[in-house]
Amino acid sequence: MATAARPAATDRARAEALFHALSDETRLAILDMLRDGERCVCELQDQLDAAQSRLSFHLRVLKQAGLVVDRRDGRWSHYRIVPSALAEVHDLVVGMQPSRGTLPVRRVGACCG
Amino acid sequence: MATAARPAATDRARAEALFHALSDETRLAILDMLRDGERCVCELQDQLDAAQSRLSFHLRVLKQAGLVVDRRDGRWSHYRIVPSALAEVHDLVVGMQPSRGTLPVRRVGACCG
DNA sequence: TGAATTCATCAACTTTTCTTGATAGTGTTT
DNA sequence: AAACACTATCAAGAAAAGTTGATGAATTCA
Repeated sequence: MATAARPAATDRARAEALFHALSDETRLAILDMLRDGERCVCELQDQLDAAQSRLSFHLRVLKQAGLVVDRRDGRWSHYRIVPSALAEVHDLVVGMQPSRGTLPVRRVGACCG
Repeated sequence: MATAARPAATDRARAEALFHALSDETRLAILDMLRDGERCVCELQDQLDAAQSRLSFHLRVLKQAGLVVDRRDGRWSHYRIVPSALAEVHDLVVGMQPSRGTLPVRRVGACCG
């Protein structure tokens, strides 16, 4: 079996965006709340004790990364997780593991030593 | 089967640190290079065309997150991936998926609507 | 219609992260 | 010992991200 392909530059940018969206306390807390179904912004606001514009900012980051989508219903916005985006992250991480059979320490013929 | 437990605050800080370490183009490129075994800094430097101190900075971020370890050999430092740290990220992502059986859209008795 | 509610967006500011160039430490070679 | 090679660290500046308070758009309700 061949070694997994190297990520293209565009994939890496995608990975960067996804990981960045996940690299914030507030956003992780939001995603955690969304785990058991969608929530409207006001609920998130109450439970996370976050200022409205701050929450809106973080929701936008998550949305732009594709990790959540919103649904407008009257004056409420409901956000929910996009499971396939998390699956994408999952696959990225799996693909980052050292190739099977790779020796941890240096092969011969290295640049140095 | 019970719903997965909520992440403790400390876990979330850990998640934040891991995701942050992964949220940078240069660091992703480094990890990619390390996929087939350890490399010394000079190799990374050549291949990534990055200034030495810049590389050192990013290696430190990765190291502090526990994603890589270094091994000093004479005047060379060799870095390699810590697979268990990636496994940790993997598990975090798995745990972020909506609970099985969760309806995507809002349950009754919500705050609004 | 007019007031109130929910939320997104904006500008100004603060904080964090990244980059760069310089310096210093450690080990090697002559 | 002196010169050199490899890398980490530091300080200063640049860039990016996050926070805050204000404003405005859309919707609902009286």
